Amino acid sequence: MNDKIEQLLIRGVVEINIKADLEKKLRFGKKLRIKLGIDPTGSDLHLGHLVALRKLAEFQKLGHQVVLLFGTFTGKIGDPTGKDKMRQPLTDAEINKNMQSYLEQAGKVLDISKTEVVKNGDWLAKMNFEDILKLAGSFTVSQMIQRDMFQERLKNNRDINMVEFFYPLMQGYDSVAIKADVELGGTDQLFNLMAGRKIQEAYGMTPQNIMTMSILEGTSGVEKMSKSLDNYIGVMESSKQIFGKTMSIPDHLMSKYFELLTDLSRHDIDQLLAGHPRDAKLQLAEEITTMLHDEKAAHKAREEFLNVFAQGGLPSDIAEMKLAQGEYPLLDLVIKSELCVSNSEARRKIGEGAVKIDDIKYNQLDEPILINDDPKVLQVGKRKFVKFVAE
RNA sequence: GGGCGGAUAGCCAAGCGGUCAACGGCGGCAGACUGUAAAUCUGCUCUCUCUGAGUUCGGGGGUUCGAAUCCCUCUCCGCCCA
Repeated sequence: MNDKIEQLLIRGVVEINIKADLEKKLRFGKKLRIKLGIDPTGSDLHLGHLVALRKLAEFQKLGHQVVLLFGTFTGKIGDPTGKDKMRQPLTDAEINKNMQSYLEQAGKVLDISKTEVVKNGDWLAKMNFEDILKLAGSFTVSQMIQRDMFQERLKNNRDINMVEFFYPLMQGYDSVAIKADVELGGTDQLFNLMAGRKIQEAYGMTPQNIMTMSILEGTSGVEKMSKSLDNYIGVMESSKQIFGKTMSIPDHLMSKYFELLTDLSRHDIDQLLAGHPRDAKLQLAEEITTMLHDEKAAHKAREEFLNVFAQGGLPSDIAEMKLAQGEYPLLDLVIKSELCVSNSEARRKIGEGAVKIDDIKYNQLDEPILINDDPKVLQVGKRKFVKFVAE
């Protein structure tokens, strides 16, 4: 089983603090408590979240106790990482709803029945001012502002709210509360994870080991995957969307996606990447779709993709729209189709030559189109379709 | 508490009385090219009943024939002094 431990310590991992220490514990077969925190601020997980969740699942499969921590309290404040604004406070009802949804989604890679699920509101909400002072006492201001994010903001004359200093303190205290042996997070979490070590020590505990995971870039290939940048592949999306979005990632990301999101061995990955990039990407898309749906759905998505994009065929599930028989100016049809966000955009798209009817390009706004018993397929751009049928 | 500076479209950022729907960059969309991409080239990127019109430059009020640009006030932010 040694190779599994090695795999655990290497794959997708950027840094372990302290590696030798963690490896020793693992080799001795000690059952460890592994913490991963999630702020239940939205309701959707994407592939970026799965990187750490998959690592958590790896620990779980080796028999360790996995603890999924929901930041029900910290979620009200927001991690300063990558943000320049504080979060809108969420209501308890929203938080609960998000938690349920997250659990269901995490279940795609994790065995929830064996997972300990906790909320930090259970202890953080009960602390009194004395407790808080004790906690705050474990850090100095200069240690706190060492954090890259704070440095950045100071440099750019941006505000830092006092409350934000408490975020790492609270996250660190969570590790005390749940007696974490190991905490996972993205590389951008390094500071908060280290705070956990420091605070555990201040509370007389053995500091946790921390493991930072590679950050997954989004579909456009430059910035990290995030919902607000709209470059994400959502865990709950349809097999068709997951497949298509995976196919649209830049080639150079394939290796990383394979490593972080599939179980293929390095050897197999290298072999795939040595072949035709398109085939490698098809394989990647199929693996990821299988993980989030099943093999059958993945296979179907692949067929569909090849048909629509490689052969220029039509998707099998075009939305239908009923219209009274008769002639319509092209612009009217495009507006009615709701494939454009505004009428102005509809005009532009026609002018750009992005509009086709039954695969024939038209660029006159007033081009008359006859709607009769023959259904007409309107296409805007590469991937938006509507089928018009006469009533 | 006092002084100074700032708030411009999704983001960054120019403009500082008319020619401003507002330079430029990023991002996004479309077309060409492709392997589905990337890179590259081209066009577009507030709305509408679209060769014209309407609404935008933190909020409100004012000056002016005319304001993103000047004045007053409010809100928010940063810096410096206490």
